[in-house]
Amino acid sequence: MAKRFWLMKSEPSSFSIDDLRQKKTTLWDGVRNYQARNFMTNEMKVGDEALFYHSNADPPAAVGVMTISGAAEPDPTQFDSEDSHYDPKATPGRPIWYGVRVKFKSKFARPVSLPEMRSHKALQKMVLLQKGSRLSIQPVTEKEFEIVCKLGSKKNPESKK
DNA sequence: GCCAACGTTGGC
DNA sequence: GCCAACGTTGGC
Repeated sequence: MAKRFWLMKSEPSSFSIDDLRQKKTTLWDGVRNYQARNFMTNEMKVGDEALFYHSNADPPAAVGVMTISGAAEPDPTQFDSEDSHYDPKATPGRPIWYGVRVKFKSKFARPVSLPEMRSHKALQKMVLLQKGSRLSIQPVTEKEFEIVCKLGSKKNPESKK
């Protein structure tokens, strides 16, 4: 099956691209939305690539790329009553929430901000840009993925003016 | 099954 | 800090 592309959000105040770069790999935990979970359990494959997106940041932006390195597994934070993601309805025998393992691939030379993506003609259909879209894990097309990566690899996007 | 109330996300 | 949009819960 062909490689697919994703966008995954994290608030940099809790986990940033630099944290991932340092750790190299992490379990993408804390997802508590069924649609986002289903992407991880049903659709993601090891080897897929994802844009790392900083939400609630200034500015919100795509900041790098990671690789899906491990299939979905139960998210341990759902069982931990001390954790803010604790879910009392979940048990180890019947987990509700899952996470995939991700591996750092690259950090962009510069962030590709939300307004920049919004102003880009070829990115208009990105799930991220749709009104009211809050999905923390979402598919992106290969083309969208490539465009964002290309924008992120340029040091001086404004110089072409 | 409907829908009001509530909690959360996330841009601004 | 505000608030629009969304998802979930629970009464009926």
